[in-house]
Amino acid sequence: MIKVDTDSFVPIFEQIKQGIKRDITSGVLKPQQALSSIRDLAADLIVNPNTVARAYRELEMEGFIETRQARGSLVAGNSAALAKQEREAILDRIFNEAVAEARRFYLNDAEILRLFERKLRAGGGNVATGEPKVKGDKHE
Amino acid sequence: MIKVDTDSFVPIFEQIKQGIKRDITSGVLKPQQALSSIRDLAADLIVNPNTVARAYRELEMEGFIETRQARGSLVAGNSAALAKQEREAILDRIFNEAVAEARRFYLNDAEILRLFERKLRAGGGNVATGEPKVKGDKHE
Amino acid sequence: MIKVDTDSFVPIFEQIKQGIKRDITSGVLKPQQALSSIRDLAADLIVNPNTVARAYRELEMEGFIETRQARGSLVAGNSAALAKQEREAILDRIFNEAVAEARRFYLNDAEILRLFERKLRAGGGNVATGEPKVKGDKHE
Amino acid sequence: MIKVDTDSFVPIFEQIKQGIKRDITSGVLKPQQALSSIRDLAADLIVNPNTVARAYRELEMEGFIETRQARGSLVAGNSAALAKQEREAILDRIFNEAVAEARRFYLNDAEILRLFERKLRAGGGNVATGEPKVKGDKHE
DNA sequence: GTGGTCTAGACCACC
DNA sequence: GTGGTCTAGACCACA
Repeated sequence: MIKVDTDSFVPIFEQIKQGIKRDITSGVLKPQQALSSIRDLAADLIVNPNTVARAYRELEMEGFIETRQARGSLVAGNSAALAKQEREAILDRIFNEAVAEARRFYLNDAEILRLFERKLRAGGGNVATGEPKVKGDKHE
Repeated sequence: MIKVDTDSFVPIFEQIKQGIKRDITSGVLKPQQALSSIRDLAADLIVNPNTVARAYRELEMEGFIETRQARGSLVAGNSAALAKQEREAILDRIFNEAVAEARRFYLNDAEILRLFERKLRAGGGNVATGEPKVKGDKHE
Repeated sequence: MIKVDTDSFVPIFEQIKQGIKRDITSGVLKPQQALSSIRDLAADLIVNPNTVARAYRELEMEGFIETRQARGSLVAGNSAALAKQEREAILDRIFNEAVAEARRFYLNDAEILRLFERKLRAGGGNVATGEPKVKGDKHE
Repeated sequence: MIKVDTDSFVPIFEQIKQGIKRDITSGVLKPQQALSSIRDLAADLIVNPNTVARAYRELEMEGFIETRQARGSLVAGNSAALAKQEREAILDRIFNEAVAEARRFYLNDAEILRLFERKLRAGGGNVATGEPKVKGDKHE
């Protein structure tokens, strides 16, 4: 389920791209599986169809999806390799950022690990909950 | 040392704000310490002075810095309280995001922790290195 | 043998029209000769029958073919005159484009001729080979 | 000088892309040279700015141009390599098509060469003149 | 002034 | 119904 945050600096079309990429990389969307039609997804997200169209177009250019005239779009058959790459890139990036941020505060590795572990056990990042964004605090 | 990424979706003035906030919260900049002049920082970052001016203006509105005519800007005396808040908010957010992202890939807590630990030991988050951003693949 | 390129900007029905015109002008299809049935050709090209039907309809309007109820379509008896026209138009156009394109790169006539000759001897234009189209780099 | 043909099957944004690529590959536009602003070019071509913007955006994604916020776009510094590739790809494609078309009419190599040579000497493809498009005869 | 994104709404090609 | 392109016009971020 893709969520659009209009307060984010990240353009809507990019959020949609990332959302679909994530669903592909995480296996929610499987190769050859049909995607929502542009119009449907636009209606879902309460967003202009052109915006979704741009996301789809760029995803196709990057090889994640295929689209056939008048028959909609589907996950690319060879998306598996890309998915693996993407998945590693995402995890690498996000973990790296977390460590970098913590190091900036002069925490040593043990402290960082302890904090992270506590967060993890506390159920942090629960997908069901989502991350409660603070309005007006646009970090990404 | 602030770094500006012109390929990021985050506006430059916001990147500068975050950079200065980080330096304050991490203690690199201490209360009453003078900040670079607007034009110096602009020259440093190869950025328009207006952009730096906007960052400073907003930081002042948020209480992080103070600006005195002819004396330039300096870190607010009462920045300590803000810094603590900010520091916790940043760590909470970034760790939460990391966990959330990992959970999206259906990793269980043990796996997440193992990956994070490996990253940490591998020297992850080295600010000097950074991640070479690929244009058109912007994540924040 | 008609080939359909779904990545081309040229609509499929137009590609089919051009393919049949080419077969008529080149003599592969002779006056009064029967064409494939709409549904056969559609099955062959893995294309919607409506698309083939449209190509046939327009070819009939342009006088290249005739359609008789229940007897299917056949090459028009008077297609010879049209074929000659068409053939010259095609050659003129394609050679003109080739020369124009080469001139745009400031090649002089001798160089152009040399390049063309090399291509010719190298077996250029082998229809079987074709040029592997790259999606998103569509030239026609 | 880019020309837009609204009767072509090739989308306007693609015609603009090709026109700029051609100017880069032919040396009319040199590395680091500034391009027309989106709005100016749009006014020139009597086309919507969004259409030009899309052309520029894709050219940037392909590495032909660079664009800096609020400072316009310029030919990429490393466009030379791309230009060479592109130039060869264009010539290869166009010559190949010409030969293929001629072969379809069962002309042998000598005949093809003779026709091509005649066209060349007759001043075919004169860039100054342009190619007189036949209205409604959409071939590309 | 620049480019970037988004919306709203139209028309087309194809199934 | 599908996606694709285009227009018109708005607003924002940045120089």
